[in-house]
Amino acid sequence: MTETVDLLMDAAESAMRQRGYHAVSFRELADDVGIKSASVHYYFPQKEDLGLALVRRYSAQFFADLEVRSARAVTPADLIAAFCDTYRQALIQADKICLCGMLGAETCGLPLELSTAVAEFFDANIDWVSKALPKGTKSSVRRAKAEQIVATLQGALMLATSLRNHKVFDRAAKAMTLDMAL
Amino acid sequence: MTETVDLLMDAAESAMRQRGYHAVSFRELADDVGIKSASVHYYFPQKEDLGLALVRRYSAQFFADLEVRSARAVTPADLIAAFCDTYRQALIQADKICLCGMLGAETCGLPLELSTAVAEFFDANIDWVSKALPKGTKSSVRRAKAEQIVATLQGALMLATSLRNHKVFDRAAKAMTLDMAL
DNA sequence: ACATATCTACCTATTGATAGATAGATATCA
DNA sequence: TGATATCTATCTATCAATAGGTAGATATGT
Repeated sequence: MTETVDLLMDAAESAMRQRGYHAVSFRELADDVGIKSASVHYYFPQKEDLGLALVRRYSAQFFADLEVRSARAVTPADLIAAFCDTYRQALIQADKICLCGMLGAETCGLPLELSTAVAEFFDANIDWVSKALPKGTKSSVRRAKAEQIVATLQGALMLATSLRNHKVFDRAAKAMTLDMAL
Repeated sequence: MTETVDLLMDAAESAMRQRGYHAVSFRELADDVGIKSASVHYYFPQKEDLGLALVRRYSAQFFADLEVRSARAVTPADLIAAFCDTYRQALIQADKICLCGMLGAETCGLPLELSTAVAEFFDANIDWVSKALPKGTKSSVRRAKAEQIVATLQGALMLATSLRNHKVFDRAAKAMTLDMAL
């Protein structure tokens, strides 16, 4: 039996990934779960608390998925492919962009602690990719390439959602990996 | 003397590019311009009308800028560089992401006509880049590469804003063009 | 006199948030 | 064991603030 708090977070993540932080209300989430909006404040005193919990859960889940997908990868090409697949899963399974992609766009309108948590997700993304790239490459180049990869995947999620065509993501990701020639 | 409607659109574009569609109110825009919120409805009966006007103006301005920047470009490399520069300007001059990048992320929470206008901006972006790429390349490959380029630039705007570091955009764009080897 | 632009005043709906109550489970201790 | 106390999860009711939007008066300039 799923706990109320989990149902609330599921509803909130789904809504925020579709419409953004400011377009999600406590009442809507309460209705989704079948409780009153005041009860949502029992779990998340303020909206920012909910946002933080969501980003932390999302980030943990993302890196857990990434570990699974990259477990048997050894070459840089395989590791980057695993990273792209983890992003792809976010789009295909949920038909939504990345939670942090949405909140990252809204950065300037978010409470500071929340936008910081989102930035940390991206830092961790870039770090992971940077370490996956060929060891011989200069670290500043690896960093730039990692930023390029994360940017491309985030942008591709947004673009595919706006154009309502998942293939846009697949083509952009494929074109990127072909260019990279790892 | 700048017209009220232009001041309103400037304030609205700035606010929406920072915080998103739903975090912008008529009252706030009215205050910025020094009129009452009811008067905003004189120019934009509904919020959707404002959003549409903003996207149309933004798109027109973007392609006008792009024409200027690409006027003397002939090689694919120069044309793509002009495209990247036009994106870069959006970030550097205004310290904000692209209006359509923000609204594209919020697609599922927007009135249909508005999300359609945003998608048309991206279609036009992809078309332009596709035509700028080397003529010899197969058109399906050009399309995929164009989607990759637009995705990378949009993602890089978001990433640089979230990480509060413009150099992230520059490095990602540079890494992309180096990979492309046009 | 007319069109343009802005105002005052208001409406209804919704927002995030709080106060205080309650029923039932759980822990503590004589 | 039984009484007392505390905790968990929810409720009802309400708040001040803000949202988008409207009607109708008023000013301004041709």
